[in-house]
Amino acid sequence: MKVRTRFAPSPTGYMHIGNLRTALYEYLIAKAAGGDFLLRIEDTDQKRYVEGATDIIYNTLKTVGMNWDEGPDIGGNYGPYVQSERKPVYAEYAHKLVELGGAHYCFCSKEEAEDGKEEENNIKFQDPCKFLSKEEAKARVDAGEPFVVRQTIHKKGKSKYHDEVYGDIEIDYDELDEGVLLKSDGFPTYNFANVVDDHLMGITHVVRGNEYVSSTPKYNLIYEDFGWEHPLYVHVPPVMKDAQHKLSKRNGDASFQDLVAKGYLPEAIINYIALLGWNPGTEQEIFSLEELKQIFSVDRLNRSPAIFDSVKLTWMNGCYLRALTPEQFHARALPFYKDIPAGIDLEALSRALQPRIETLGQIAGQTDFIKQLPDYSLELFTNKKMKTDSAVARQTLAEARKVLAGQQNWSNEALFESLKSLAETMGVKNGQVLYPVRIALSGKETTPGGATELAVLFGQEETLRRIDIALQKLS
RNA sequence: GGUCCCAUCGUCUAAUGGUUAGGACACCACCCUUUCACGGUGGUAAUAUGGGUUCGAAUCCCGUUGGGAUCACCA
Repeated sequence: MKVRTRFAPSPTGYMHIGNLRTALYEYLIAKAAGGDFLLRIEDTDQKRYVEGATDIIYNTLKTVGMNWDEGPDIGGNYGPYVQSERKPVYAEYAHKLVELGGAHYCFCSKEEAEDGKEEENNIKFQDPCKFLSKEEAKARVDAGEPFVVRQTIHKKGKSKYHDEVYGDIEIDYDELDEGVLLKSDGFPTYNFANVVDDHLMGITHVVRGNEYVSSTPKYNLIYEDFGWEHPLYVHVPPVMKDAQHKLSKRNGDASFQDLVAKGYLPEAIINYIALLGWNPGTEQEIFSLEELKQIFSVDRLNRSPAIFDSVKLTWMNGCYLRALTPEQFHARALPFYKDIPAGIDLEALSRALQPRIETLGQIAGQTDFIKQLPDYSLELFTNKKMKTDSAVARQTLAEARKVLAGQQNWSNEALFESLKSLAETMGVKNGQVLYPVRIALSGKETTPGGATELAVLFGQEETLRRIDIALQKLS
């Protein structure tokens, strides 16, 4: 049978990292088996619907290259793929389930249901409507009385199912509550829509967060009552912010689009989250989506939660940045160049930046000295390893200024040769000339490139101007 | 609280009864070097805890502790 998985987000806003990872696993499970990956929008809660949220979902999936085979925008043989458009389907199946004995009509108000349970004594809501005769219930429904369809847990003893990650799960039927399947507004709850849609759409592997492990027996009961076969379950542990808290947008944690805005590459993000809770069994860590499709398997999925480590993501992003060709890097960097004065060779700047940054967002901090020389302290001229201090700098900078003023060939190599021979004639170390020049040009301790690279970037005029400023400060 | 689940370096993880408990990030040191990086080499660092089973346990079993999930007309 062809493997079919689905990503079924509800359009409530941002694409969370945990969500994206679930989608990735769903995608990989399908693609590793040559199967289909579908997209279904679960918008049965009208109160939570956020305008534009579906576009974020589409865009994110497209950006990372997780293309779906069926979905709201491209259709398919099992549509519609938006739950709000499937309302009649759920109603039909809900009534059918009542007839089959797997559910019953309930006329209690929300408040009555709330009052009916006692949390301290762990007493669940006992629905009086459950004992109504079928005829009476039907009559009240037909009379137009508001109702919900509530699941009937009609079994006793232990329910068992197998999870691909957690193994065999056993839960007593008594623990299961008789949840609402069809709301009074006619929309289904997740508990029902999910089962109906997954069955109707031929989903073979249900992949979702492990918060569903204990409610899965309820869904299985629905499958059973309909006489359907239930899918394979792949419950995955959550992605955590720290040991106690899940990663969530509500806590201000970064979403996918936040990370992209900070200068993380989509392919690096995907690579990183693939490894949060899954490993290939080898020591390889860098994987393209294509490679993941080849080697992904559910049996290497982990059972315990994984803490999202942005430091490691940053490192991995740096790996991706360095693996780019200079042209590719430049193209990616371009949107992050803000406040760079005209006349600066951006391609040269990109070449200098590529090995030095781990996220494109670091560009701003690396290049801020270009537009304006910061007001730096003379202490910067002191560097033990380079054997320089303000006194050395005053001498070498004065001589360097003369050399640079007369310099014809303003290329990196020529400049380096000139300054190197200056150091020789002065009888000082290379660094004693070059280090002060670099400080004079940047006013910063760390810069994207050495003295001559910065000089090339600035050109002769600006280089001399900045050295003059330094000499003035030093005098 | 009931039920379910989880537990290896700070973090992500490998080791499915026999390893000096391996790798990666981070950190530290050294090398390279016109800064800072990149790169290279090396180092610090873990089986939560108590009992079993076994010739032998990170691995199997039980208890303890710690953590998470769930108990919505949200998904």
